Amino acid sequence: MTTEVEPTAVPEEDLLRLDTQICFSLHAASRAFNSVYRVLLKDLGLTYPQYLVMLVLWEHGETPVKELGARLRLDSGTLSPLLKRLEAAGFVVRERSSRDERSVVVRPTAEGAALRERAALIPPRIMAASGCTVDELRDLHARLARLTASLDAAARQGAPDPR
Amino acid sequence: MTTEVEPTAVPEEDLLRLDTQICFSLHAASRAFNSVYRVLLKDLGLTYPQYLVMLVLWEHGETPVKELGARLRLDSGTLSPLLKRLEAAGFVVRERSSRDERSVVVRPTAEGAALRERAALIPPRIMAASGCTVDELRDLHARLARLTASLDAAARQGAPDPR
DNA sequence: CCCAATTCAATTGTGTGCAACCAAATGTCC
DNA sequence: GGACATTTGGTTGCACACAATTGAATTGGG
Repeated sequence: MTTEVEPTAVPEEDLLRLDTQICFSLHAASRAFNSVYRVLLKDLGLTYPQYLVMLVLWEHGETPVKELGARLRLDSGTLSPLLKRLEAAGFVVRERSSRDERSVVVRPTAEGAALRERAALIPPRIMAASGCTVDELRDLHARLARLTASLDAAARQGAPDPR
Repeated sequence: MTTEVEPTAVPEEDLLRLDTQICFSLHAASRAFNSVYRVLLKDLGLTYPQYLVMLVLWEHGETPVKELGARLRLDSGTLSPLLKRLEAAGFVVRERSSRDERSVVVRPTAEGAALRERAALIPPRIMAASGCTVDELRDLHARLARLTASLDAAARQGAPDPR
């Protein structure tokens, strides 16, 4: 039918199964992490994606929505309601930039900034829960970053999908 | 990178940053995979979680909802609407077990079973998009499985009523 | 046999994640 | 100056993911 690919000496059945398990294990690991975070972040009143936003703000200070989206790879459809919830919780404020009225700048409030100290207690627990050494995690991070870069590139190329 | 602040003992700052990047990279990789799958599965009319369900059905035939949840680590709150959509699409049928009226058995239809052949074209593309060798993926899978097991164990121990 | 605990799926509510569309502000060309 | 495309954030609709609750069916104890 379509283009014939010439993979290695691995039978297609195995490829399908291996591939399945890879993607599934990634999916599962992500949810397992999320689950552990959920418990630890509950005290702070944050979800994991909200925690990611706060990490950016703690490190860089006020940040435009555009840049938050670029750093976290999230679009406005995800960020807008998320930021509204963070603002409703009193952790951030949103203001339109005076220089460019299209841009909205997100800034941590005093309460949001204060959260940082309590959040600092979380990483050691996550490390412990992961049962990995620092080196293992560092290596895993590098692999995942490369994998994501490849997938992103493939998605950008393969997306226009001629049919 | 190269943000060496304190050459002394492993500072909490570094732990926080490393930890952040690990979890974030996992999160990002999972979404990147999902994005590639979204494009490839669009032709089949499946989402990635629906594809996971079909994989189980293709391999094991009719399966109770309970077992689907166990295999995919999803609860009824996620599976019920998902299976309803699969049924509405004509890929599966759901029937209450005659022996235990509480249990619902999910079975692929002829149309759902036929989908398997078209789905077999996907894994090679995913492999290519990942830019990884089989060995790399195998190793990654093993690491992620161990990581998930650790996280699950930690969640089960730390979750119930911390008081 | 009856009642209580348990099991199993469905439902409800909240929070992402993303595609598609929209409106306002800005930039660019004539 | 005016028509145009582009940038930027917001909104809507759909689909997970999960906690908590509900309700029906089964099981076990008396």
